[in-house]
Formats: sequence, C-alpha cells, structure tokens
Amino acid sequence: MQYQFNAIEKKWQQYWEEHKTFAAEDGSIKPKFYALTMFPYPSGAGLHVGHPLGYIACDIYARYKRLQGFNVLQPMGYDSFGLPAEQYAIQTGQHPAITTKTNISGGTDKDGNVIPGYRKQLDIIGFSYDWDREVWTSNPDYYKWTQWIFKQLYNSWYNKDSDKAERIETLTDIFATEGNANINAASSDVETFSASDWNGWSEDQKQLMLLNYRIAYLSDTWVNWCPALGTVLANDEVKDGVSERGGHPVEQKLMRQWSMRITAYAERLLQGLETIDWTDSIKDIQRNWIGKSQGASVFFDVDGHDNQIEVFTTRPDTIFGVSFMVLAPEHELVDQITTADQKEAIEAYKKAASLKSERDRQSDIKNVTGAFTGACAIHPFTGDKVQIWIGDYVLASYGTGAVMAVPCGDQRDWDFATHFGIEIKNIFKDIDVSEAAYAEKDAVIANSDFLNDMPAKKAIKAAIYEIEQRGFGKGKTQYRLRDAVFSRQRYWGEPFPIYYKGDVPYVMDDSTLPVTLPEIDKYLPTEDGEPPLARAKKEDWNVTCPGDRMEYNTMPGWAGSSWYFLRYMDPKNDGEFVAKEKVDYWKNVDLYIGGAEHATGHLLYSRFWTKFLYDLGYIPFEEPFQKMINQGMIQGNSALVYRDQTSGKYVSKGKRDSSGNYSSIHVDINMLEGDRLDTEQFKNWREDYKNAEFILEDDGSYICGREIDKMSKSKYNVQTPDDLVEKYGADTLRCYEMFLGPLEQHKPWDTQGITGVHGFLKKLWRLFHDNGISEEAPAKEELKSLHKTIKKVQEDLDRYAFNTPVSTFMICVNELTALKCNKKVILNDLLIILSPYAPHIAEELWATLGHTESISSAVFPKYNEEYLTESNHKYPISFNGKMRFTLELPANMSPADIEQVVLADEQTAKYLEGKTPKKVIVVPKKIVNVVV
RNA sequence: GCGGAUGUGGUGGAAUUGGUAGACACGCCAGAUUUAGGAUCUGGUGCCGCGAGGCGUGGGGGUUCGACUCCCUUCAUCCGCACCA
Repeated sequence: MQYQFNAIEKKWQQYWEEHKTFAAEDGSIKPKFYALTMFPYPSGAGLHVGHPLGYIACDIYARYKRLQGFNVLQPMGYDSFGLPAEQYAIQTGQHPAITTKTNISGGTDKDGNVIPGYRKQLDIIGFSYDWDREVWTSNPDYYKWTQWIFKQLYNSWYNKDSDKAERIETLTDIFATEGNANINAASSDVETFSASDWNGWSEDQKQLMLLNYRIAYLSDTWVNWCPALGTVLANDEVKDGVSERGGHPVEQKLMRQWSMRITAYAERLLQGLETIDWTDSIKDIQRNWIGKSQGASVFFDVDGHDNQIEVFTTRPDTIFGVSFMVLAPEHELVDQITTADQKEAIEAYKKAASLKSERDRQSDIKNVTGAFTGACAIHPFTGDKVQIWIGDYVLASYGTGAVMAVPCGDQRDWDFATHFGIEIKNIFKDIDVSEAAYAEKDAVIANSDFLNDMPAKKAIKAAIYEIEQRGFGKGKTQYRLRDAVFSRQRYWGEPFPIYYKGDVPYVMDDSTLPVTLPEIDKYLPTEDGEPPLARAKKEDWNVTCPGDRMEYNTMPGWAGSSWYFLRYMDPKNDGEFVAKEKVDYWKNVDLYIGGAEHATGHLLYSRFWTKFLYDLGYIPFEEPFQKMINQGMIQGNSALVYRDQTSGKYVSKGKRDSSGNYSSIHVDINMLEGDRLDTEQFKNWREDYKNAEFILEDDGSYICGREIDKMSKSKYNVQTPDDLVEKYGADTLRCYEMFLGPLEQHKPWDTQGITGVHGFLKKLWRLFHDNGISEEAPAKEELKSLHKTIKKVQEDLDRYAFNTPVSTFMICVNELTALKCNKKVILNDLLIILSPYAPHIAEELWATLGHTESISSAVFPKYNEEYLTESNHKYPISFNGKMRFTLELPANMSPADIEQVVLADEQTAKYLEGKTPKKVIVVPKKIVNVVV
C-alpha cells in the first residue's frame, strides 16, 4: 500500500475542522497552556517557506502540551492594517479592505493573478489552530476595543507615588481641592496652579491642562516626518535617518500629535525583564532602548545673566573637575548668552553643524570641533568662572542638551579641552591624566573640598547630598526612552474615537464605538496637506460628531498588535474587550514565537499596554509573554548562470576559466533539479534567452552557481510551502523545517535534504503495512528502542529543541525496521510521540491500529527507565585521554575490578609499551582512562 | 568603541551535567534489484598516510587523568546601540 500523503492530509484536515478537534475550552479544570506565534501581516505575496518555521515549532509544542493533558489555546489571526494595502489602494483605487480580504481568503488581484490566500496556505500545513477565535485587527468589532483601550489610556494618568496608572477623576478631584502643587505625576512640563485657579477655568482650559497628564495625550512634538510617505514615523521606524519601509528621507517637524506616555513605565519595563524568559539579546536591546542612567541634575548660573544651565551628569563626584561647559549648538540659551564679539564664530559654527547630516555628526568622531560663546558659567561650589562652549558632540536630544565638561574624567571632554587649550584639572589621587582621561570609577577623589579621599561610589552619594542641601540641583534618573508618537497621517488604520471642539479634543462616548473608517474618494492627503480622513465630510462618518470635526489621524500599526493576545481569549465578546473570568483563566502567553526584529516595537508596546491594563485591574498579570523564542530567518538559496561577456554563451559552473569575464544572472530556482539547470526551460523563460548557447559539463549538464540571499521575488529564489506540500506532503515539510537546525538560527533554504525526511515517513508507513500488525508482546530490544525515543523526545521538547527529535524518530524507525517490529503496543506509542511533528500520517496510521478517536486526545506515553538499563556497558578504554579500544563489561562491576580487567587485557600491553601505568581512572558506566 | 549571538566533515547539523567528536540526513563512491527511475535495498565515506600511525571542533595559550564543552587571549561573520554626558 502506497503512502498517499495528499489524500491522507486532506482527509484529516477536514476531520479536524468538522470535529473542532482543536477548540480550546474556556475555564476547563485542566491546566491551561497558551501557545502563540506572532500573527502575520497578510501581504499579497503570500507565504514563503520562511514564514511557517515559527508556526510549525509552535504547533508542535501546542500538540505536545495537549498530549500531556493541558487545555491548549493556540489561535491565529491577522495584523491586517498596514502600509502595503494602502499603497496598493492609492495605486489602484481599490479599497484596502477588499485587497486585505483577498490576501487572506484568496481570490484574484486586479491584474487577474490568482492569490491563494493566507488561510488556505496555512490550512494545508495542518496547524492545530482554534480557528473560531480568529481575529483581524482591521475588523470593526476588533478595533472597537482598540479604540476602547485608547479611551482608557486617555482617561488615565500615572501616579508616581502609587507607581501605577489611575483614573483621571482621581486627579481632577485633587486639582479641585488643592491644585497641582503636590501631585507627583508623570507629566509634561506644567506650571503650578491652585484649586481656585482650576475651579475658575473653563471646560476647554481644564481639558488642555489635563492633556499634560493623560497617558494618551495630544501635544506639539518634534516628530520624524517622512514627506515621501506623507506621515510621521516612530523612532523605531526610522533607521539611519531614512524610513525603515522604503528608505525615504526623514526630517524633524513640529506637529500636533497623539503620544503615549510610555516613559512613565520606563522603570517597570526595565524591571519586568527580570521576570520573563526571553533571550539576553532581546532583553539587552530593550534595556538599551530604555537607556537608564543614574546621576544628578545640576544647575549652573550664567555669569551676568538671569539664566541657568541645567546639566545631567552620571558623575556628580567629579564636579570639582569641571573646567568648562558645552551646549549643543541647538540649545535654546546659545543665542541669549553669546557675546557680541563671539557672535560671528558661533553663528558660523551653528550653521556648519546644521548642515551636517545626523550621520556625519555621528561618524566624524576624530575631528574635535566647537566654538566659544564668550559667556561664562559660575561653578556652584567654587564660584569659579568656567567658559561656555558649544560643540556638536553634545546632542540636543539627550538629557538637557548641555554637559558639565570634566576633561580628566571623560575622554570626549579631554579631547575637547586639549584641542582648544582649556585647563585640565586633575581631581584623581595618584592618577596621571596628561595622556588621556580616566573614566573608571575606582579612583579616589582629590582636590575636591568635601569629597577628598572618597572613592567614587561614596563621593557620588556625598556630592548629590551636598548639591541637594545647597539647592544647586538634585539626584536624578534619566531614561533615553521617549514617549511614543501614536498618530499616523494614513487611511488604513484605526480611527481615533476623538472629536474636536475648536482645538480641544474630546473622546466619543463608549456607546458610539466603534468609530469606523468612512468611505473617501482618494486614499491621499488633501491639497492642504491634511491626512486622507479629512476628505470625509462630517456626515460620512458612522457616528454623529458632537463637535466641529472628527480626528483625521489614524492609529499606528502597533495599536492593534499591542493587545491581540487578549482578544483571542474572548474574540466575540461584544460587551468587554475580554471577560474577566476568561483572562483570569488563560492568563498570559506561556510560549510566544516570533521574529527578533520586533524587539523595540511590538514587544515593548505590548508590555506597556499590558502593564497599563493591569494597573486598571482588567487583567491579572504584568507581562504578556512569559517565554519567548525568536526564530531565525530562512534565507533564499539563489541559482546563478554565468554568461561569458565576450562570446555571449552561458558557461556551466565547472567550465569557467580564470581568463573569462562572466556576468552572473539570477535564474528561477524552479528551473533547477539539484544544481542542474533545465536548459530548455531556461530558453523559454525569457525572450532574451531563446537562442541561448551553453557550454556544458562533460556529462552534458549545465550546473548553476549558488548564492545565499534574502528570500525575495527579485532573486527568483522564493520557495512556497504550497509547492512542497504538493510534492512531498505537509508532514514532510513540517519535519524538514524542524530538521534543518536549531529554530533560533538563521539558515539558508535547501531542498536537497527533504528527500531524506520524506523517505523516513515512507519507511514509517511501511513499518505498518509490510508485515501487518501483531498483537504479540514486544521484545526487549523493541521496548528499549521505543522508550529511549520517548525519553529523548520529551527531554528535547522540554528544552525547546525542535530539530533533534526528528533524528531521534529516524533512529527509532530505522531500528524497528531492522528488528522487523510490527507489534501494536510499540507502534501505538511511537505514533503518539510522533504526532506533533507529522500529525496527518499519525492520525491515519492510528486509525489503522483500530482507534476511532483522534490521536490528539491520546496521552503522551511515560518512558520506563527499566527498559533502558543494560546489564553490560561498552567501556571506551583510553590511554592519556585517547580512545584506543572498547571493552564490554558488566554494568555493575566495581571500579577496582574494571581496572584489573583492563590492565590484564592483551590490547592494553600494546599501549603501555612496557611502562607501568601511573594512574587508572575509572568512571562507572562512562569511561576508563589509563595514564602512562 | 560598547553589548549580544555564532564559528564542528564536501553540506545541514549532533554531542543536555567535562567522559568513544562527527549521531541523523544530504551529497559522493561501490554493489544488488528493476523495462526504467529523481524508486527500493546493502556496504563505505573527517583529513593526511601504502601502512603502523599521526592530525583534527576559527587561531594561540591554560586548567584537567580527560576539553567542542571550563578559564584567558585573539580572529572572522551577523545583529543591536553608539560622541548617552
């Protein structure tokens, strides 16, 4: 009987769907397990073999947990708002909702190309998803709740005393009774006001004040404006001064934007990393992004002015080493304090600095540049005058945009001082700073008044204490993390539940949600540069706007993905974003699999929203994803042909010579069998190649060159899962993707090895069909083979090693084949442990054993150590650590006896060369080592 | 510059706590079977050497009876951050 994988796979996929085999049960008495992969953006290009890698691993783990008796939740959905659908809409006029639906459900695009659809592509791989929980972020009944969460963020403030978000009413109550003087909140810069001030204000005035406290707030902020895309970008959407998508230039622009006060959560986002099981690299990237530094904020008076310069320093202990100050060229005080005779030099420098691109300013480290303002600051302790300079090594965007320069303790300050001939004060005991600065914190402070003879750590505390006592400043913790801009000038995103009365924003009532996207004539900005939604008239909206106009911006891509894992628990709830009892049962995601590229985007924002929802008491946990694995990228394996530039002939790889001048051309990998090119297909591929002439290998074949590239259409190296499922079956594809190597590693795609995995499944099939099934009791050897497989597979999966179980299964099937094993008890358990990897063939063979229930309801077998213990052990006998021969000895033989037997063995004499062994090491059941 | 990851046959990789390096698979070689095969089966395959033997986990050093594994140092590749005060 043939292994007809196509028929089998179709049959069982249908069975699972009809029987709802993988439905998760809310509030079961079983322990829960929540397995999740990052949901995809459904692009028109469809899935290639790299996409399912993480899905397959997650599915294997979910099926494994189910066999272990867990109530498993493994859902799937789509992050379906996004730029490509909108770009396509701009080009074709087609509503993005339509193209999005086609990309998911299948159909044809505008040019008549058939799009299989994500759903179908996923279905043929045989995932155990509970499809009844599917969510699309672009569906109104989903984004209704994204809007609702936005409203919660809008209606909350961050109380630093209780260290959590609280309802805005608790804040307005305090304002009404005592003003804001005693409020310790995460806020924008605000003036102090009294209760009577507040109570006397108009509604609009109160609203504008509250924006300084709301966690979702509107403010004029410098944003990364991308003219080509017509939108703002978040910091993590900008790479090297250009947009991450499309590589368009990005400039700084002041705009009125919605922002998220994520900075309020900086410390908790940092601390939370200690409680979750993620890779060090992702945690480090997040720590870096949050960028905590501790030190002091210190104020320096400007000589002859009323102004003060605020600096942030991590080394307040070196304050007596300050010999000058440096402001960023963009610092607001520069123009005010510059003296007349320095004006020209400063203006010239400012201009030069502004002309330099951000990149140049960063890369040009060797050239020390700067200019003297002519003004001086007063050292708060010594009263000495210190010169104030500007220099582009000080960044306006970090800290206060000003530094107190301590040349003896900071190399950049040292370089600056040396270059401009400024005094370098040495405040370190017994340390030479004539050649370079000394930045280590192990020095003892000298020449520093009350800090003398203190080691740095103690001196930092003493300095902060004294600075605070004398009122020059205070201890401060600084974060690099910025509030996240939350507006996009786009159509295809969540509309804000916001309307305006004049310039004052108000939230829509809950009863009106969702505010859906109105139809518009074009998906482009208006002539006045307003976002596309400004094209909609008031009456085009599905809600009655109570004010002058609705909000024209939409939410960014990360809005919907920041909380989707919660919606899967209760996807159809129309009264709440998730029912309390459901989230109390399912809690956070136990295993999350996805790409590492979301380190500072999605993975940071969902942690932020989770903590916020926790603060308001909606969910019982602070971290969304307890354990995370980042799957590696599967790279494309491109095929190249070599064209001789002079003769125009296509030369096979092995026939090239060093004198030739060849251009390499990417060719479609589907025209290859192994590395051999189908030359006829090549000729028919393009008009240009119709008359191609070849120089072939001696055996008459044309061999292509290979190159590892990113998998992409332009390199003709895209391998779709569909083709492979058609040719080898989903079970083969699943096993092969795992067999390729460790999940986390990047690896090139290579179909060469897939036949080996396919052969293994065929061999398994034959095990059940060649000799019939026997009810006989199994032999010892058969039990041993099975149980060592159970043990190894379980141990591997428990440490998330997905590649090694495949080899383990192969070994087991090879052994059972050699033993001609057809015992039902053995094959039965083998199928169960194999079923997470190859579920279709497992179900089919399971049925041939007489079972009527799905194998997914079976119980993962327990291995029995008894079957694994052996009476004899084959000892490797080594001499000076080098293995020479093996000796089979009883497992329970004492080390002393083993030593005797080994020394008496005739083979030993050869390696002793007549000498007496110095020492014999015997490790029971491991090894014998004779030291000569 | 700082931080993180990776480095093992012709190839993908295995070796979980230091104990026979190269499991399993691809490829290759030889053979069997078949009308045929991109089917199936058997045997071989780290490198050097006719052999005895020697050498081998990016390089160098160390600890140890014994090191892919631990320590020091160095190189290469990839990723993140970067005048961060």
